[in-house]
Amino acid sequence: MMNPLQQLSAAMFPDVTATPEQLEEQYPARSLKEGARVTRIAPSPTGYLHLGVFFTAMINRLTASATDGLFYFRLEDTDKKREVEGGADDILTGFNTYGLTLDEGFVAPNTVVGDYGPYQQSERVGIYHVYVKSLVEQGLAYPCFCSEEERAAARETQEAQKCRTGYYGPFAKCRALSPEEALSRIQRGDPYVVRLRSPGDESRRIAFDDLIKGKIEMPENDEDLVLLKSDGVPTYHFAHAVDDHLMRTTHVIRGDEWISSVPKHLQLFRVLGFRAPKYAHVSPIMKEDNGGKRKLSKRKDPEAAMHFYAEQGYPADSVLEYLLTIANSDFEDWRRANPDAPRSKFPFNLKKMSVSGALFDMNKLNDVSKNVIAAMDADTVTEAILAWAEAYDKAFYQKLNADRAFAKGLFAIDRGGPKPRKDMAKWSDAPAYAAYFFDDGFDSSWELPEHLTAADAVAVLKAYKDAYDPTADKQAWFDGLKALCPALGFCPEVKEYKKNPDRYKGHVGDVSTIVRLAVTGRRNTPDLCSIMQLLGKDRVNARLDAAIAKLSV
RNA sequence: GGCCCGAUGGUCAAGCGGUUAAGACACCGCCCUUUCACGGCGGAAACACGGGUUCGAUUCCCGUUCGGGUCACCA
Repeated sequence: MMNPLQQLSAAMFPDVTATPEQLEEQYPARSLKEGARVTRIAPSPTGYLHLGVFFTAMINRLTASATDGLFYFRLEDTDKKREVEGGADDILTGFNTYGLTLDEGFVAPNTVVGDYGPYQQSERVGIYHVYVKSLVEQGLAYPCFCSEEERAAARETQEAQKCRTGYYGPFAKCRALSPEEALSRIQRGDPYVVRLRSPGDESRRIAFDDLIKGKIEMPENDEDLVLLKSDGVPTYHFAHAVDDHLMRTTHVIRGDEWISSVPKHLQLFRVLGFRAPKYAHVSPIMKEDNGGKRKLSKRKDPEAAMHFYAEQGYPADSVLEYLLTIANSDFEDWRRANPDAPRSKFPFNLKKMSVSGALFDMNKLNDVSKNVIAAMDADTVTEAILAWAEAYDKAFYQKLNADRAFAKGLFAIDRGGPKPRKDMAKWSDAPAYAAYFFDDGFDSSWELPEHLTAADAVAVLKAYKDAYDPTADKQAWFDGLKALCPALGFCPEVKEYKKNPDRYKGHVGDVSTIVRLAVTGRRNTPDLCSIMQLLGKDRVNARLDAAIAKLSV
């Protein structure tokens, strides 16, 4: 003979046949080595991949890897209203393109591995019901029939009486319903949610140790939070407890907006008879907003989306290295000491994470990225720029692709060696950097520095053109330039010129500036000799002629 | 408003009772140098405020202020 609670739970969950014990057996403790941490990222598919989610995922990955543990992906798709088509795939491909590997769950779009699934909450509804049924049987959960209007009204009276808002204690109306009453309302077809009968007492305090923030103390939860929404789908809180227990998560590392619900979560684990995981709450990456700080916003800040970095052409390594400097600030020192070591060798530690949110620093990202790019060889850079341009700058792609050897040649200038150039922070800097290598990108509107006259410049260019040896190496080229100086009234040695500036029209640097302007249209460029060799005799001569004509007008 | 958390140069940050309060980015100057970049050297720039505790507080405690988070059938 069933007691009233059993009758109630049976009526609420006619389809449930399994028991919590059976689920325990189905998802046994993982056999991992002592101290191995099992972490996870559990995003909801509400849009494109957000920097904050990526950052949190990276911290989880690092934590698992540092302990020979495991990192998995679970999809929290319990809110159909907010769900975005393809959202999960975008997150997964994002992880993949940044080399953030998943060990279990969704590891790529439409690819699931592991024995602790399903890894998608919408497919786990039956599992949640097993536990809710059990809770109802034990009197630890109950159906609540309060309408939205009733709850709103209750809220108003609470506010008027200046007491805490929420569904708790005396305000938890349906708590008082007998199992028989509840049963008859269910049989009548009244819609309901299932709430926890909270054993908490607001006047007691609960303490826990957050792995990042340290010891935190808060009042116990006494709210009868919703376990199952009226459509039978669980809330985040309940799904978190069930999933992370069954999937044997040891460390829950998530955004710190969750910190205030830890008392709820701890209570849930206790009521369910689960051992609670360790928590680590990651501070958000912030953005400066006229004087103040705020979380990076999907709507307002383009840099909040991982797409942004791909569009701008930041190498994945740059983003990863930058994020790591935010995560553990001693990463920079480590990197300086170990310039070529793989990131996985870095001793990452949750305890080294900042307690408060860091402002996103584009300057810093650019600096990190310049270093990353400076360390790449010409082939790598060329391939990366080609790939970037193909996706985001078709015209530039066609130019480069028309002559790949030429493209590689221009990106090879001054690359490698002990003093690499750091001109580019991202691939989208490349079109401007490379413009003058192409005739249609050459800007002929340049002007001479003020201390040089057009007539002198023309004389320089004519003399240079006559002496121009396309085969000269760097040293010979520069010596040739110096040799031209005396006859033109310029000083071949800068130091000498500085001693007696009145005796000359300028020095060899001015001569090279004139040639540089004629050939590139710019005052500042990488090594001119290399540029001219790459451009080739014909183009160089054509530009010299054009410059002479321009200055002779 | 209740409950949490935080506060060191413009930014990211070391620091754990006695320091000339590191370092990095950005900024400025100088040097190197045919330009630029790279590199080197130097500069400006900080412990939010008020009370305690202590021989001594950036460090510990309490308030204030400011900033952030959270108070849903969203995650």
